[in-house]
Amino acid sequence: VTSYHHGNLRVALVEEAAALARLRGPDGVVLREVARRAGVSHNAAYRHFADREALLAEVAAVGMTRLEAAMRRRLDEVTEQEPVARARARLRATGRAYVEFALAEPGMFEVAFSTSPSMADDAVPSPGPYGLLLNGLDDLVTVGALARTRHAGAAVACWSAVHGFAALHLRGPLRDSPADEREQELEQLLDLLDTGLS
Amino acid sequence: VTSYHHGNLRVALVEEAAALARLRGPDGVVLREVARRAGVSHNAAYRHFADREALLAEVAAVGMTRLEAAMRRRLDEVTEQEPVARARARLRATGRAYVEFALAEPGMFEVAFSTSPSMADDAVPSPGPYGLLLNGLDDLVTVGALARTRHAGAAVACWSAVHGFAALHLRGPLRDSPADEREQELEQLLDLLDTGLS
DNA sequence: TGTACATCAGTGAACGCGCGTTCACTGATGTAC
DNA sequence: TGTACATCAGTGAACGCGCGTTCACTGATGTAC
Repeated sequence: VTSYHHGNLRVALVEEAAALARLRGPDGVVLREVARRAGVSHNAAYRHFADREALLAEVAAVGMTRLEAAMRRRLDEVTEQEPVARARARLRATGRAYVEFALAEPGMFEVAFSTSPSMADDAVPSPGPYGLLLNGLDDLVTVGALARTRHAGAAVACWSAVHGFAALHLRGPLRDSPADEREQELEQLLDLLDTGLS
Repeated sequence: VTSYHHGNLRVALVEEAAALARLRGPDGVVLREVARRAGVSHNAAYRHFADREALLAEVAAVGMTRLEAAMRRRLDEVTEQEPVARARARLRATGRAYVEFALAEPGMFEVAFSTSPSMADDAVPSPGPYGLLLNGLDDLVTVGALARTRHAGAAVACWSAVHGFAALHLRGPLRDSPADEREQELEQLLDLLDTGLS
């Protein structure tokens, strides 16, 4: 399509912006560059987004969706049948997927959390990554492996642990730790959460 | 001192930069502004620092020192005498101090980790915040409350948990969660680590 | 004690950067009649 | 089916931003003799 009117520019812009996010992180999502890649003048974007911030927010949503998808993929790989073991395995898969996504897609991960909406604003979206974690903990409660009263605290604790692990290894002081060490430490982190919950 | 030569400019620049870091975070440490505040032309700084990055690194070190001091303060408040309970209480104090510092001094905390040296570069500094955590875990081992083999993994796990908690509440999706909720969740996080370790 | 001179620590003007955003515009589209 | 015109989606030039950094310089300091 080489007409004057692009026809699908909004979608194209988000796609190009996401590609940039993936490659270079939040600061890499440069409005002029996005437009360039979409083959359009640098301010055509203003027809579709109020400003750069609005575009970035859209990309953040894409990032969240991809993270969620990665988590779902891992969840589906759990074959364990015994209910308690299954619930625990699924929670573990959730955490592992979170960290692996962050390390495999650092740009996307950072963008997803750079402009991410405050949890206080809109309850739980769609359900999103956090929703999946809550589901996992629900299952643990259902199966009798977690006291209902500890549900909320457990959610924040688990999230903190995997998020921190990702942050320290992504840009933090542990960024140079070798892959095998990292893997071992991730296992131990998940172990600690697992035993800490029961 | 109003002479042509400042006499103590390097120190003054680091102080002003630290003040800016405290107020406005990493991006707030603007070379020209730092010089302005020190009452000096904007490129006098180049006599003392190779570039902005070098100045920022110095400020990051200051931040680490302050974090460490905050942790030590909390450690000294632990009065428990029974060895096992004492070791556990001290570890908990360490974690709590980490999070409280991050939330009380977001700018400093962010700067400290924005340019922080990779752990791989120089073993353990001075001993620094991470060193204090390692000490705490050492004590737990000494006292028989933690298997020596789990020491390394426990360190990364604890650090991840408190770091993630701080990150999520600082700029992340939990940034708007009310103080009392936050406090409860922090307690539960520390509980989880405590039980997870033993 | 004085003087010459190397060295150090500051100054002020200038550059280039690439961006986000705004302005006034023009080409394309679709609907009313 | 044709035409008029409002509306929509794009264009291209321009602005201002404030910075980090470099350049050639000048004022102050201290040491050798």
